[in-house]
Amino acid sequence: MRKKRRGCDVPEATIHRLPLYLEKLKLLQAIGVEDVSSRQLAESLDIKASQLRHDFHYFGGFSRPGRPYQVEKLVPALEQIIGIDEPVPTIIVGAGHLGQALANYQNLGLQGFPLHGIFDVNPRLIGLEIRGQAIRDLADMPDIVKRDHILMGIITVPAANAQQVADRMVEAGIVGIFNFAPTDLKVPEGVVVRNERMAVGIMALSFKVKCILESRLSESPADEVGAPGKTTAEGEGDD
Amino acid sequence: MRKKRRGCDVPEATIHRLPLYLEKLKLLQAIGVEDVSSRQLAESLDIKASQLRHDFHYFGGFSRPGRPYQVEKLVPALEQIIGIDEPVPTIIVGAGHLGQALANYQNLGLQGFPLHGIFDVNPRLIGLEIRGQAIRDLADMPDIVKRDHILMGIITVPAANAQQVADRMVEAGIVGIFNFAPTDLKVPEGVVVRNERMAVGIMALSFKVKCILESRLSESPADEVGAPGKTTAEGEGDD
DNA sequence: TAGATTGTTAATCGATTAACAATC
DNA sequence: TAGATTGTTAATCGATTAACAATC
Repeated sequence: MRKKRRGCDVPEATIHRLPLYLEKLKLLQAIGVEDVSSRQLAESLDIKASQLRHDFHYFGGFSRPGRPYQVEKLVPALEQIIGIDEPVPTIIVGAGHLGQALANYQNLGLQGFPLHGIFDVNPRLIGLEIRGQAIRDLADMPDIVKRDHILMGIITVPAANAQQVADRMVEAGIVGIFNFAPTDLKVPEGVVVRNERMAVGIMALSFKVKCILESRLSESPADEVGAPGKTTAEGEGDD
Repeated sequence: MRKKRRGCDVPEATIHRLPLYLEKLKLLQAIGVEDVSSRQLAESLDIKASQLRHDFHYFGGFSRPGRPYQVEKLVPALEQIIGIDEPVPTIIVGAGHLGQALANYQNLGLQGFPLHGIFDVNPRLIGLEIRGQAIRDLADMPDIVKRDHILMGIITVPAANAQQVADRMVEAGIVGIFNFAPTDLKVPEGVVVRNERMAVGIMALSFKVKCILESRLSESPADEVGAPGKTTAEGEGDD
């Protein structure tokens, strides 16, 4: 099982780099840069130029051999590939602290995902306004999803309710679910779920912190507490 | 460059699975399961048993050949490996909507990362209480970090201020930074940053949604809008 | 032209999976 | 014992990197 490649035959790792390319290119665009070579762009993202060209090669035809990429052409090309050349209306289910935080995060809209509704079942929350949008009863969600042809939903309810919400979203016609609840969701084929597990992130970080502390101890056993070494080398980022 | 392996010589992919193993094991523990085989545990996580054993093999000695894993032993072993056998005190800098949402997310504390302070520079926020903790002036952060030997910091400030906050955290002695600001941080060697880029997540999702829609069109060109296919197969999860 | 660049294929590297001896 | 299990190494698979012809 799990043989057939999902989604357009592009590896997962490449998909995750597309938004980073787009972001950097938009930054260049904003400061008026017209041309950029694979080497320049790759360097600014701390990856190899050949990897960038290899990634682009899945889609092909961004430039011609010999000529660098034109920022003005690459930005819309990537937007189209990612699927945000047209705004992608999005809803949030779960108007607790996290849901409200996301609803307030205007960047989502600017990035191409305008909020078309935030829903909850809690009567105390329903009616409350966030950035000019009233929190609505979850019961109204399906109608709005169908009316506005909404494909994207964000789940920010407690883990115990997440599956039920996902079922209702799928039933209404949503195809992509961004799940912040710390639980796995079962969805039918033809629906994509992306889990945003905060606990995984902070634990992975914790593991690395532990490793750093251990290596510090072994390198300089008589280290002073409170004097953090004042090293000044290059950073150590993650995805 | 970038040759020497980071963090205890364990591949990134394995590190990210450790929290998932732990989570599932805690669930088993809660319902009173005593023994679990690699096959059972792997199946519930939708991975191969050999991968799980391979992962465990980096640390070694969780069981003996022929005997399944004992949940009661594996849980603390993994907690120790991840570095959360002792609570890891954590601070949040940035008490906006997201910062407040994280501060309210009690799971963080339950997972081993008790909140030892939430800070901001906005005088309107300073003093406001969240779960019994007052938002403090960012200026007080270094003292508290040093006093409580805090190693972990979460950044939820706007992108423009994130680097400055990171610098101050590092200066104070923080070693692991969980960065929610959509910008790259430069930190000295011996400090780990993990970027939580929401935009990347939702755009990767968008790409896949676009792929699904395209494949739907090519498979059934005369598809009705509003009739979402009613497929009922197995889900299609991501990490 | 010479130097720089892309698109594209081949080589390398690392991660996943399979296989199996040792053990219960 | 027979069947099931782990730890561990080898085989496979996929992703990254290098190389280079074609082009400007």
